[in-house]
Amino acid sequence: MATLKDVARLAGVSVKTVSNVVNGYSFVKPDNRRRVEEALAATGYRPNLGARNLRRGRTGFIALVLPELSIPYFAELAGLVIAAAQEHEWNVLIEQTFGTLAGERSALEALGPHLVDAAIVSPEAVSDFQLEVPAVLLGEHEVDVPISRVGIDNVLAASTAVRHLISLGRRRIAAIGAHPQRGTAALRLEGYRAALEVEGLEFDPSLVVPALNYHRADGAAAMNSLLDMKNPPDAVFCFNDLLAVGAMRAAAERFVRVPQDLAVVGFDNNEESAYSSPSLTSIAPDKGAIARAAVDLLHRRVGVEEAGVENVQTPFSLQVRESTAP
Amino acid sequence: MATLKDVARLAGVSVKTVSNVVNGYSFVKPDNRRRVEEALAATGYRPNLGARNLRRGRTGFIALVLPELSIPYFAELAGLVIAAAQEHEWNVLIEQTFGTLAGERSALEALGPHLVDAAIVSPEAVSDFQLEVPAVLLGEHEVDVPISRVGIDNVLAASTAVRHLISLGRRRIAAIGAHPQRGTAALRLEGYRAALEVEGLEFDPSLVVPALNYHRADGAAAMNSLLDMKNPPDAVFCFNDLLAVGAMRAAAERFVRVPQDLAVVGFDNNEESAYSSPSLTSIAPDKGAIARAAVDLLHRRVGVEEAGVENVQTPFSLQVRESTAP
DNA sequence: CTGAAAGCGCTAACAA
DNA sequence: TTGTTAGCGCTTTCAG
Repeated sequence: MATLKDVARLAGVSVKTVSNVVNGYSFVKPDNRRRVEEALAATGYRPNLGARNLRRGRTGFIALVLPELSIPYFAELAGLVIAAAQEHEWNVLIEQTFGTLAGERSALEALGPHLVDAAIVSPEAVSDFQLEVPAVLLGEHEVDVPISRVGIDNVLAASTAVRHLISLGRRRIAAIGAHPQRGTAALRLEGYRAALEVEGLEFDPSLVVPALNYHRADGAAAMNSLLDMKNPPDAVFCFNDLLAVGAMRAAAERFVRVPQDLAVVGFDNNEESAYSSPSLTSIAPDKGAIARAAVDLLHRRVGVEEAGVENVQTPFSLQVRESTAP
Repeated sequence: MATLKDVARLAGVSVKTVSNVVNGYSFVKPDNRRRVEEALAATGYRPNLGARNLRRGRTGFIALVLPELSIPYFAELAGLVIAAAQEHEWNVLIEQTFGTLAGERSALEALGPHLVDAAIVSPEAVSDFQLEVPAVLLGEHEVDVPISRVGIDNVLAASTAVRHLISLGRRRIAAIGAHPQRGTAALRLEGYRAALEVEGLEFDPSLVVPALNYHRADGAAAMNSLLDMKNPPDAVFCFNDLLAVGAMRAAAERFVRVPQDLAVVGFDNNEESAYSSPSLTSIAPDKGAIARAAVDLLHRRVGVEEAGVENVQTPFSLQVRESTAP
């Protein structure tokens, strides 16, 4: 591996000149520039990022802390974050927490200014933590730290979903995904209640089903408990698409027809939701906008003293599909 | 951020002693050790990985080069690679190529010994490339370079899938996913033909449908073309689950019943495949084994002169579900 | 067992 | 404009 010094020797100039050429700095005598460029090509020189960053006091990495890549929402988001980070010459380091307190703590603790320049965190359990680098939170999980956030208006999104169900003439609308610790769940539940209220429907606590996790199996279990009721719902709002897919699966196994007997709305608009049978109506956050907003915010913050808290709200839409066909 | 020197000053010893303690080296006088540990705790010292790696000549990262995180197979695999890498104190850097030649070239070119210690690559287009770090290929894409691989026996897996369909009494079995450039596709097609041959069925080229990409939309398009035939198939083997999901969706839209009218087998066993309606029978590679084998192989290779090519074959199974119910 | 000091490859004062 | 040089924080001979 050729170093700057090797190139300098070959070109017959000093390292500084080579460094200037490599970094596109100032004015270099054309003749020297040519010779340096030749030497660069001849040696196949490539800068040692570690050394450069050590010197510059930056690392060239940002961390993306998320529950699990096997959750489609996070996988899609991660792909977009990687793409957005590339614009700022950042590489992305993904840490999985599996949504547990221990997992989040250890992932967060591993992060320091010598490992990453900044971090994007999507917490589900931790409530207090410190990060020595600029960070931005995704989602609405409550934490005791003042910190910037990027996300959609969860209350509005949830109420949009539920009002859509009501507009279809549904009257017994269940909610799957309540969770005592998750801020996001609280907001979606709030939106659910707000929609019922606006439309003059009564809130029935027995129609709100908690979910410890937001995986497909949890959605199926919740749906089964709803279908066991003497008076089951005619619609269900699931707090994410995975729960919705599980719910639809459970319904199918019990010969409950979607959407005729039961309308279903999800949240996240996973790519798979357009291809399920029936396809799934879902709240579609603009994931690209989230990824870009988060990365850009960090890029603005890095190297700046003044912390300051910013809240960026990104757009969403309701994707209407077969699971709520009239 | 406290440095080794700060800790040494506080403890009243030299950096060497602190370094020894931090790295668990040799014997340190108990008294010194205690004082160093106190100083370590008091300053909250955390080693600067960049500096350490610069000195050690390693980076602490491995690259995972894959088409796209939004493809469930790669997302699941990435999660497992990250977990496996953690065992060796490696952080994982994910590069997306989108399966294009340009994307693969630029991702591969960005990789150097100062960025990563090794690389796991899942190529789809590139045929010749050089990497200055130990690397292992996932999948069966043909390249002109001698390089280690980890994966399942694609021919056997494909023929297992097709023989399963034949054992159900199906006789007109289509294949979706042929691709002129992809080695993996060639092997799966070979397995398909082998199964037909073993079972004494005739090979009908009109039942083999190519797919430029392996996304859900491609599967739907391919299925539509098959269903347009005067004599459509009674079963289809899709080269991945995404194609299968698309194919099932297209079938449903045309009121073709799965599995009664059409049995479907996929490949990859994505998590979503257990929850589709009907659920999807699929070849299930042991993704955890693939991830572990790849990471372990690299760990053995790194720092070793002699390259040597290893081929690791990981196990797979056939997950039988509703899409091929008798 | 521990200290001093060199140096990994690079950037940025400071001189020239 | 370009060269010289001092470190970034760490590990590692080499003495002691």
